[in-house]
Amino acid sequence: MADDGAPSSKPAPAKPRSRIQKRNRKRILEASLDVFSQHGFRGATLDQISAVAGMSKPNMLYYFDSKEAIHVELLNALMAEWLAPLEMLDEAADPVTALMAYVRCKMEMSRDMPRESRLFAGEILQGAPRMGPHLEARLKPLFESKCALIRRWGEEGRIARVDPEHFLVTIWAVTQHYADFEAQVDVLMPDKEAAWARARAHVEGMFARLLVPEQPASAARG
Amino acid sequence: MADDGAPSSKPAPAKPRSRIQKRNRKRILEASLDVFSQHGFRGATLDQISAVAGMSKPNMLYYFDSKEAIHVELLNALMAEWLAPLEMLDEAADPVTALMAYVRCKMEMSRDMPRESRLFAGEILQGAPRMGPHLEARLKPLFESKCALIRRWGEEGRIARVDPEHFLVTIWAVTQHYADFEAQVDVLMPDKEAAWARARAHVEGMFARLLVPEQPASAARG
DNA sequence: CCGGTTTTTTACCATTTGGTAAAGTCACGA
DNA sequence: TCGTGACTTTACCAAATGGTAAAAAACCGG
Repeated sequence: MADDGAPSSKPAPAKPRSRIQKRNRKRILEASLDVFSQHGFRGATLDQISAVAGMSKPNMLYYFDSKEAIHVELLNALMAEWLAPLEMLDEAADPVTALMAYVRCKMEMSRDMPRESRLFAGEILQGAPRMGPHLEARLKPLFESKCALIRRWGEEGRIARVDPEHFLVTIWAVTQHYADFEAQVDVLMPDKEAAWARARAHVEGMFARLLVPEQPASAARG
Repeated sequence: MADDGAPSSKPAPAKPRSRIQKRNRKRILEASLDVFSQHGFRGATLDQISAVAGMSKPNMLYYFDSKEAIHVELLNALMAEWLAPLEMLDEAADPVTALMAYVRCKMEMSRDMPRESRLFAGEILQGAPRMGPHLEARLKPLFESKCALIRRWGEEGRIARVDPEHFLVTIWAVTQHYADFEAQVDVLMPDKEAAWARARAHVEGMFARLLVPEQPASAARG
């Protein structure tokens, strides 16, 4: 019943300490991110990961109990990173500004952390077998609270009335698409530089347009 | 050297004929769709597939030369199915109506063919290793032609001015998200029935709003 | 430099996996 | 009814895979 501050391990719950441990665990997680994000859990092999990490397979298993342990650790770290921007959606801020900042942040994350995005996408695509509980326990409450906030903003007329749940989901869909479907986007728009610039403009323009309250007066109805 | 009636592949491109062949190939492809869409190519196993198909593994390999051959056949069929709705975007139709019909169609496909959507998503997620050429040869020309069409519509003022490339990509992102991230959506909105209805309303409303030209009169001119 | 601890390597397993060989079994026309 | 070719099963295999044991090497405070 006593809390152990560590992920989970039978004997020693202690987090890694030595410098070497930190360095090597990081290297392993880096390599794992590469491989897991590209092949999924079952498709990835320890040999591949160890090759990318420049480390022997048994040595990797000295730092992590199993393939699954590596994957779990990756997903745990990822979940925190992934939720952070949403947590920053604040009551105090100007609604449109806050939401647009969120959109911009998600776009930047897609550009700067495509592997993380793909790791997450792959896990969900496969039915979230290892992340279902996390989604339920951490994402869902946050999601509901932020949806309530957005709904309130809509009722107060500070943003256009949108379906908060599906509006948020749409932000995720659009922004993460540029990371998750990068292979396709690259084929269709080979000039990456230009494509990104236009993607940003298009996405921000689109959500801005959706958020600005229609008309202070009546007019459009139906 | 003469063609043997068997379903072997190298020499004779002949399609399967016998009734049994058709039935069993279909059963295999059905099962493969289940398994490949859930685990990706490398993560799926022939044993799994054969179990789902209710057929012995060697018997499956009587109908398909290899695991890869099954996957390729699936992807080929999928690509055609996937391109069809886009191909129907017609010059003749009313632009807004046509585009909204496309959006609606894609939403229905996400609901009715989630496995296909996920198979596609998984392949792209992994860098399109087996579909890159197809994307280049079939999707890209279609994409470019339809983008040109949309751009023309924008220039003629028949729809709002949008970035055609990213507008199309956005449609894909949003609609396919409901299939590909179903596991997540289900957690966040457990009432599937209601979630789908609201998803449809939100998505159609959103794109409708984006498409309607700003002001019927002049105003926007650039 | 020493002795214990941490880290890394070498040599292995047991199981799983994609795939094959060959011996049946079935369907059906002559 | 029988023969022939299409279909199916049984029995395998070599390679790959996740993981272990234990020896060897590197590290480090004293």
